[in-house]
Amino acid sequence: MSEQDPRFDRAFFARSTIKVAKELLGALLVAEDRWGMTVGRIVETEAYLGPTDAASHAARLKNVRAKSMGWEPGFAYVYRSMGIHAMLNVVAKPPGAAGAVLIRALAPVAGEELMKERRRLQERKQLCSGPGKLCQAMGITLNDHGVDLVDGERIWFERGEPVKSITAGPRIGISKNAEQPWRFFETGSPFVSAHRRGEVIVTPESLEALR
DNA sequence: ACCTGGATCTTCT
DNA sequence: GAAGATCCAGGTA
Repeated sequence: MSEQDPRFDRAFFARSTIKVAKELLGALLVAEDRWGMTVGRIVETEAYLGPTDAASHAARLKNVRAKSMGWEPGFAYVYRSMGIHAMLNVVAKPPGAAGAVLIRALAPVAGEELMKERRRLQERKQLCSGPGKLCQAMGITLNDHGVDLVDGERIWFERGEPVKSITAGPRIGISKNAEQPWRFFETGSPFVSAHRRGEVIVTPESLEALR
């Protein structure tokens, strides 16, 4: 990885899903289409592991497991939740494993007017403070399922100012394997989607415990 | 074929 | 705080 290239390379995503989930905090998510460009700073992610993680689609959905197991790291896994909302994941896993990182919230950086139009909202904090919201704000749909986020020209990640402090807590809206603290967000950010009991600031010591 | 359960968001009260 | 919108994949038959 060179210092010059703002984009993350394939190897960045070919590592532990949990590590990637934490290190994506502070990075920029960029989406471009004919309407313009939108950019957000990632402030919240969740890690979903392979078949051993009961909350993961990899454990429940046969097609998805087959696909995401075969996918190279750095590709987009987009699915529809609750019939309405699109969810953006990036495949992130060591070779031979399964896993993906759900992008849950962004702080708007550029293209705010376009975001406001798409969201039909003016409040900055509401534009991307949730996985469904940010997909709507950036124009990400099921059509983006399977696109390459490393070499693609539609959606990609760039390095950003690293976050100063990470808080970890239980993932949102799941019932199975809910006790795992695999949701990560920038401590104190006003753009995160929600708060739950059991959130703890990640210290260097507890960081080790998370793998 | 039919039923069910969601990795959600908005709009009420 | 509660419920409705809305759809897909998996399981069961």
